[in-house]
Parts: sequence; C-alpha cells; structure tokens
Amino acid sequence: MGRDPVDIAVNERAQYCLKVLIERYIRDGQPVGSRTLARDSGMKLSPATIRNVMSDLEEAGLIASPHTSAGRVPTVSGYRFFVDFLVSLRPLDKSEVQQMQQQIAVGSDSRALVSRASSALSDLTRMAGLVMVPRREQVLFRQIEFVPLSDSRILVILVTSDGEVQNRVIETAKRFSESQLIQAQNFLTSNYGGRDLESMRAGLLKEMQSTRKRMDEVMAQAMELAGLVLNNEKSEGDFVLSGQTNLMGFHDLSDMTLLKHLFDSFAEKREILHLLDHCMDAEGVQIFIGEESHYEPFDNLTLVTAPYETDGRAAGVLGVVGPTRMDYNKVIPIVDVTAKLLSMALKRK
Amino acid sequence: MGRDPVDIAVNERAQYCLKVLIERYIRDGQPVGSRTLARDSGMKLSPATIRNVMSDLEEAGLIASPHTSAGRVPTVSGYRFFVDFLVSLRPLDKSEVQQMQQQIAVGSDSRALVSRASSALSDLTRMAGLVMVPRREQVLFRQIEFVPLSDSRILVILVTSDGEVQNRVIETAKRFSESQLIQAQNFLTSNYGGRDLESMRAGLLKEMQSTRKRMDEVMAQAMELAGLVLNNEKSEGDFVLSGQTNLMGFHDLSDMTLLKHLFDSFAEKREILHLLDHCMDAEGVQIFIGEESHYEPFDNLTLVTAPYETDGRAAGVLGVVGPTRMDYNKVIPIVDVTAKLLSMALKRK
DNA sequence: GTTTGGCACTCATATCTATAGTGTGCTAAC
DNA sequence: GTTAGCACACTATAGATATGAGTGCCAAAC
Repeated sequence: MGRDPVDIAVNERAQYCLKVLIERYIRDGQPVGSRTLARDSGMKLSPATIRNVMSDLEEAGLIASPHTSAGRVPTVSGYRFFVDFLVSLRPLDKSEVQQMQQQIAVGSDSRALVSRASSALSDLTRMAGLVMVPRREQVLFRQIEFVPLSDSRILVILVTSDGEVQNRVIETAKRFSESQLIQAQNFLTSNYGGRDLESMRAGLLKEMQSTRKRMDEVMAQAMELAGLVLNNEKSEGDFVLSGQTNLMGFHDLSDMTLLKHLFDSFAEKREILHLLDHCMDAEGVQIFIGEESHYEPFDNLTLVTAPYETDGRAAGVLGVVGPTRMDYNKVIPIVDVTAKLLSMALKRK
Repeated sequence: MGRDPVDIAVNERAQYCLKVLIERYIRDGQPVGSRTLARDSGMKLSPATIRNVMSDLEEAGLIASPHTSAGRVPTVSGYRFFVDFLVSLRPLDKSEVQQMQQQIAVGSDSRALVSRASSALSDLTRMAGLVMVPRREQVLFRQIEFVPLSDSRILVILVTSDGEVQNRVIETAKRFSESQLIQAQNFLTSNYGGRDLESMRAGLLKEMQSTRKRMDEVMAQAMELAGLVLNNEKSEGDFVLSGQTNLMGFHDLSDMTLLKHLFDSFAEKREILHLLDHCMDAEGVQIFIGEESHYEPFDNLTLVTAPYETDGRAAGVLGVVGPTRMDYNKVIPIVDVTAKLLSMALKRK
C-alpha cells in the first residue's frame, strides 16, 4: 500500500495531477499515460516531468499501472484521496432539483415515497439506487384491526403513523367472537396509540409477563397477535432497490459471475442492511470505495450513502451503488440532495 | 424452414436419432456429430449411416449445423417436435413432491403462497420461476376500512376473501367525520361483501352513474374511494418472479445485453403478463420455445407454463423461464406438479 | 435398397511469429 | 527542478500455419 497518501512526497502539484488523472480516467476508462496527462493538466510541463510526478504518486500508492507499459489507473487509496480532498462537486441545477422534488413529493405512504426516491436515484445516476425503509423506532403505532377470515384464521392489520399498513394472517387455536376482537383492538389502540413500534413491542412483552395470570384471555391473545405482527420479518429493516439492471451496462462490471453474486446479495438483503445500518450515524454523504466496505460482492464497486431523517431524527439511509469508476463529482451531490428531499417529504406528517 | 417436420422422410429411426441427439445436446451443449450420435444411439449403425439420417433431419428443418464442420444442434422446430412427441418425462419422486407440498402448503394468504410456489419453481429447476397472482375475478370482496390519517388524507384498506390486503392513501378535498367514514364502510361492506372485485367495480360504476344526483355525498365519496383502490395498478394482474439470477449462470445466456433486456422486461411486467394471460385457457403444460413466444426478449429462451385453479376455475398461470437448451424431461413435470400443488393449496378457503 | 468405408473438403480453433504502438525508466544535459 | 533522448517492456493485432472435428459424396459391400 505504500506510505500514507498525505505524505510529504505528494505536494500540491502532484495532487493536482492526481485529480486530473482520475477525472480523465473516470471519463473514458483507459489507463492514462504521461503524454495525455501532460496535455490535459494544462500546466506547461513535459511528459517526462509528469512521469516523475506519476512515479511519486505510484510510490504513495495512489495510482498503479496494470502492466509495464500502460498508463496509470487510480488505486482505492487514490480514489479515497480524490473524494476526500480533490472532488469539485457539480451541484444539480435548480430545474433538476425541482423536477426531482416533484417526482418524490407526490405524497402518500412512506413506502411509496421511499420507492420513488430509489427510482429517482437510479434514474439520475444511471446506476443502482438503494433506499432503506424508515426504521421502526421512528414509526408510531396508530391503529390495529382484527378481521376474522374463518373460525381459526384472523387477519391482523397494523396501521402506522406514516400511512404504512402491515398485515398478516394468523391461525388461532380457539375461536373469537366479533365483539371480543373489537374489544381487543380497542384496548390495544387506546393503550398504545402514538407510541413507536419498538416501545410498543417492549411494553407488550412486559405486560404479558407481569399480568399473565390475571389477564383476560382475550387481551392476552390480542397482545400475542399484535406481537406476532411486530415480529415481522421486516423488523430487521428493509430496503428498496431500483435500477439493478443499470449495472449490467458497465464495461467495468462485465464479469457475469461477480455480477451474479452482487445481485444475489441484493436479494439476500441481510448483509447489505447491515452495511447500511453503519451509515446511519454519519453526518452527511459517506463513501465506500471497493474493498473499503469489507463486503466481498462490493469489491470494485463503490457505495455512496447519505442518511435521511424524519422530524430531525435519523430515520434511514439511502444511496447508490456503481462501479468504482463513477462520476463522483456528479453522484455525490445527487445522493446528498435526494436525502434532503426525502427528509423534507417525510416531514409534514 | 424446410418441409413439415412430420414428413415421410422422418421415419421412426430418424425420430429416435433426433431424440438422442437433442438429449445429448441438452446434456453438454456441444453440437453433436455423427460419430458420437452413432455411439450414443445404441443402434448398431456406422457414423456414415447416421450422417444420412442427420442429413434427412436437417432437410426437415429439425436440426442445423452452426457451420460446415461442426456437429448438429436442434432448431426451434426440432425442440418443438421433441417436446410434442419424443420427451420421456421424468416424474418427480414422492419425497420431492412431499417436500414441495410441505414447502408450499404452509398456509396463510395467497400472496405468500404464490411467492413460495415461485421460489419452489426456481429452486427445483435452477432457472427463473414465475407465478401470476390469482386473477381478480376469482377474488371476493370481504370488507373495506377507512382510516383517517389527517384532515385530508384517508387510508383505504380493502380486504379480500383470500386474506389479501390492498391499501392506498387517498387525498380528499373535504374532511369526513369518523362516523361518516364508518357509515360509508358499512354501506360498502354490506352491499358488496361476497361479490368478486370485477363485479363490485362494475356495480359501483353503474350505481354512481344512475344515482349521482340524489345520493348521499359521503356514499358517493366512499364509492369513489373504493373505486380508486380497485383501479389499482394491480388490476391488470401481477406476477412474482424468483431466481432471476439463476439465468446468469448459463453459458448459453452469456450475452449481457440480451440478459439486461430480459431483466428489464421482467421488471416492466406488462408484456410478460400479456404472454401469461394467453396461457390461462390452455389445459395443461404449455411450452414456448425461442421465438415462438413472439416476444423478443425471450428469443433463445424457453417458457414452460401451466395454469392453476382455485375451486375448479382457472385462477392464474405459473411457469419457468430458462435457456432453450433446458432439461425438458425434468422441467415439464416440475411445472405440472407445482401447478397442481398450488391449486390444492389454494382450494381450502 | 440399405449400409458402410474411404477420401477430399470445409471450417473453427489454437499456436506461433512479426509488427506497430504505447508508455515507461533511466541517464545525461539544461 | 526540468527536459530530451533512448532503450526496453508490454499489449494488441494481423497473418501464417497447423490441427482436428465433422461433413458430403461416392463406390463397393451386404
């Protein structure tokens, strides 16, 4: 890996060369040689001089050559240095923002919002868009309904503050009368309405333990039912993915086997959720270049994320996935703005 | 295309050769030559004789050679002849069926059932599984609920006989009181409960036209709301796809661009639904080989479908998608059995 | 008339070779 | 510190050549 990139060896001129080199490489995917770099840089230096500079950069581990006589390409450290210190972000123009705002803000439930945000991300970046659904701690319990389907089957509908509906069919041992069910749902709604799902779940558990004996059988069952719904698979979180197929267009990602692994891991979700969870705490845009994510299917891919919030509290994370050689200047602002727009769209509830 | 495949030229021996050739080609994907075919066929014939037979088969348009000096590969007509007359279906063993039955039958709502059937298909065939969700005509309206979210936003929940829940947030111009909403949902539930969604939709439309003037404002709105939900995107039908990435493993399907188109068309859904619709009427397993589907992304792919039913009436279609060179002997029974199992699982409701 | 062996021919694939082009590293001069 | 020049390394490309699989056809055998 060489020495620390921010080494004395890498002076301002070298940094500028790195910037030009990376931008050039991002543009057309070819290793760039000293000749082209000398021309591109605009500085009045001969290729030979540039070669010395490039040699320094290679020494510092920021660039590398695929083989003896090709130009140089950025290494992961090179990209890292670039996104940390050298990017010149290209802000979206107002019309783009407006269009996007419109696209996202066509209100309704948060699920639809999230889904549209994801589409917006993939459309704008032409890569894969990724939006985590709001974490449960942020979602308040509003109402529960029990709908009898047959003697032993009950449909439980859980409505949350964001207009989201979760439902599940449950098999019960004994039969409940209509009035019993109504009684149960009134109890739950009045006792837990307005609390967030996590605390509701905890409260239910506690209550069930402490009052197991003397509690009305129906109530106990109702709580159990509600508990079942809350134990939903989604409890670990979930995300919406768009534009997965966009990744199939990139020449950089032409290895079918690797791409298959990637897609499988998108479908698997678990590991990726784990990865996204990590980004919740961060302040703004966060970037994982290649192996930095420590998640094998993302090798030679880059993940750009940003957290979004509802009413000032962190609610989730969104981002895009694309080849390491992506247009960071453009992508970073897009992710940033999308997160902000989504936060705004989720606010007025 | 040559003459009609069932030509005089293609006698019994030739058919047998075709069968052996196709099974061999399916096994290892290489064009098969006269030499190997002579050995494989088991008949005591020299390669030279086989060459004559193959020449006849080529004449009939059932096989072709990629170039002058390769073996022969089946054409679409060849596969067609094979699946129509030559397949020796390899029935699943009891344990497989049982395992599958178990996997599918873990009751609950039809959506989950459909989803598990799709997974089963893709797992067993190692290709992509496809299950259309039951058509609306087969689904009965059970209950509707209006949940006020804010002054102008109402959550509409529609419960159907199969335990399926559709929901949608609706913006209304004016505010409704809680009791008005309850009144509306009672009206709808008692008037339309037990009818299928299509007839409910039609009935609502008619009612709204004939009684527009003298109808209670709330009822009108309620009907409009219900109508909105019924006009759901899903009204055209929907399907669940599994194991899409399985298709990325096949050497036959290594063209990334084509695969991208295929995946995009899976996401698009419309055209594929159209295709599946066509298979509803058929009796048993139906097969579309390559261009037979007349749907471009399916060129050099094969779609094997079978309709399934609920309570004796056709309800939907399921199937698998894979390379034309698939193991028909195995796949056809799998699709057949899955359809039957799904029909059984949907029955007891 | 069906089957077979023999032989010439075709074409894809692999291997080698030559060549051109690109870009580097090093050294010596400015 | 910068530049020019030169030898060297490596890739990519094309052409030449060989190899091998498989066909088509014909004449002889069954």
